[in-house]
Amino acid sequence: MNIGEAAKRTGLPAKTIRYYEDIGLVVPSGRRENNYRDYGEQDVHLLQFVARARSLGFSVENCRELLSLYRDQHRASADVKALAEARIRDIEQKIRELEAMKATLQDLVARCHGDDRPDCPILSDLAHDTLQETACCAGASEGRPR
Amino acid sequence: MNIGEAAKRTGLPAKTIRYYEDIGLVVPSGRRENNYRDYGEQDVHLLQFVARARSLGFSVENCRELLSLYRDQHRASADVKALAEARIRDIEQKIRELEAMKATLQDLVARCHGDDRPDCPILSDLAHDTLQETACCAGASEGRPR
DNA sequence: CTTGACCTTCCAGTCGCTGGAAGCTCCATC
DNA sequence: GATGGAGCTTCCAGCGACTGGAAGGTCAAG
Repeated sequence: MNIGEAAKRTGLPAKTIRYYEDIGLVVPSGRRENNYRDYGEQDVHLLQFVARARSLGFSVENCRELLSLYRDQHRASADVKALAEARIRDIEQKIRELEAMKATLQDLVARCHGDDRPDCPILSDLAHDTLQETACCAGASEGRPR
Repeated sequence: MNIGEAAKRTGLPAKTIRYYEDIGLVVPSGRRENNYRDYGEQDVHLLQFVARARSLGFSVENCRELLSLYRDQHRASADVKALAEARIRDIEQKIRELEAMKATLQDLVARCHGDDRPDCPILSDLAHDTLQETACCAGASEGRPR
């Protein structure tokens, strides 16, 4: 099948599919006599595999590893599990960072009257608080005037 | 002061400070006779402002807006509040996506025995589940064989 | 006078695509 | 057979927010 059909079947843009070929992630079996890429069921299958892994936040390099484990009949499932667990740890870390940002912003927003007066605790905070080297912004509630 | 000192004071790499000048975000007052950038207290202050806003996840373009609001004596605090609230919504969206990924991965990990046998539910899932067009991967618990 | 730290500029690379230009192929319609 | 439009090809450039490195100028200490 042509790349357009493969795109429809996988939900990936044709551009992305070509890109995956460029970087050697999923390479279609061959070309037709008109030089069009030719995708078989197996290619579509692998592209779907990648699409799903990407949607779970695995990097392209992770996907390469996962694909190679997938193709390896003798892989140990522990290797795959380790990748997934590392990914979970990344996600948890990211969530913690975002929660910290959110808490700070919510605090700032709560203290801002948000009308047409120029006085604004949010700007005051950004201007005066020096940032701690923790997850993001530990205290953030002391917006004292300079 | 030299860029190195400004870097120390703001916690930003000198490279980044030069970059911010390049894109016109924070431009130091002038140069010394030896062509070195010269940063004053106010410059450091603005760089700290940007550093803090960035640490709260505001984009560089957001920072540009925040700086211009900060410099505008007649701004309405509502404008700032709106930016912060939009940022909170972005963060919440991102957190939801990450939570969905995490849940799916945790489910997969739980079902993977993780030993040296090749059989692996994680790979099976990646290989066979087609992804829903929702937040990320709605069901993800039905790894049925094709 | 040399060494080494610090500063300058400029260019390239990161990651994962995405857009666009220029040109070829295919199929349907006139 | 000509024409038009969709779909395919390649290649190059750009996104955001830096980061690394090369090549060279400047400064202070020994």
